[in-house]
Amino acid sequence: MPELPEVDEAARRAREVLVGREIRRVVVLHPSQRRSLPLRACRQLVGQEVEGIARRGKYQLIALTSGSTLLVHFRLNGDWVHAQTGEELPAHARIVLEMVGGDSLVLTDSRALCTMTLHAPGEVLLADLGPDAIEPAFNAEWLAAQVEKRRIAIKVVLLDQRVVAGVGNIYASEALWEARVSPHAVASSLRRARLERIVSGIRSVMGRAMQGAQRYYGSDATVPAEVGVDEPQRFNVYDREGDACMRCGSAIRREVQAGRSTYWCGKCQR
DNA sequence: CGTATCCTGACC
DNA sequence: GGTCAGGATACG
Repeated sequence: MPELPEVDEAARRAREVLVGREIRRVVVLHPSQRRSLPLRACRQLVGQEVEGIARRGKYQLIALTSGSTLLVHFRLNGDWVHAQTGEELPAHARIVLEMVGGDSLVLTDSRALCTMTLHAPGEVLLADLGPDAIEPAFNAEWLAAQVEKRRIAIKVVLLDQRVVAGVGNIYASEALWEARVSPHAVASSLRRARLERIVSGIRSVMGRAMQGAQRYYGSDATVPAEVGVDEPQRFNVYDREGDACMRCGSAIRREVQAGRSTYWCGKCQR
């Protein structure tokens, strides 16, 4: 599940392929992807050069020389794959950005729910998006102001991209475990000390997932063969219903909040 | 505020 | 062969 750390890493790979290069052709392979990227937009993309790629939350903003922006969201399963000239397209290839030179950056997405939209120069994008989860602007002061009037569960608040950009369902559970705060705690009732812990929890969870070198943690965790285990220890609570809490040994619980699975330890998260 | 919707792979 | 997850958005 691409959240901020995974999107950041993907944007880095996309940068290496696209920046300074000209788009030769755009091919949409799945009909549902045309909703966000119609033929008209594909035509406008041809001949444009990529100036740079920025990330805000889980969005990637591909800046083009014309001043327009290609806005990409991976949703649940999106990823970039660099396909060489003449090479067979990867599984679940949905949109192909073919560059002058012949190689392509391919959007892969098994569920075809990704969005890729083209925006005119000067158009204000993502105006409602909150501060990035890993930026200093996301801090306890900001969070306190956001939770003030919200009498809903803190976990649901953390998934609101207007409050903090880049936190998804997995890392919201993980961060609250780190902070020892119950996902069911009413947001407006949380006081400063606990908000500080939540902010730290989000930062540390995101930070750990972003360290690409040794991924023992994160939604795309891999373990080097020499470690000698089959499965990486991915998460502390997520997807661990019934397993022992890594901190206190109590059984991890699961419940659905706002339509999404929440995992937590009922003993050490209050 | 909650719920349906998009979509398909993974699971029973 | 049916159910379900899940981010963002559109609804009631």
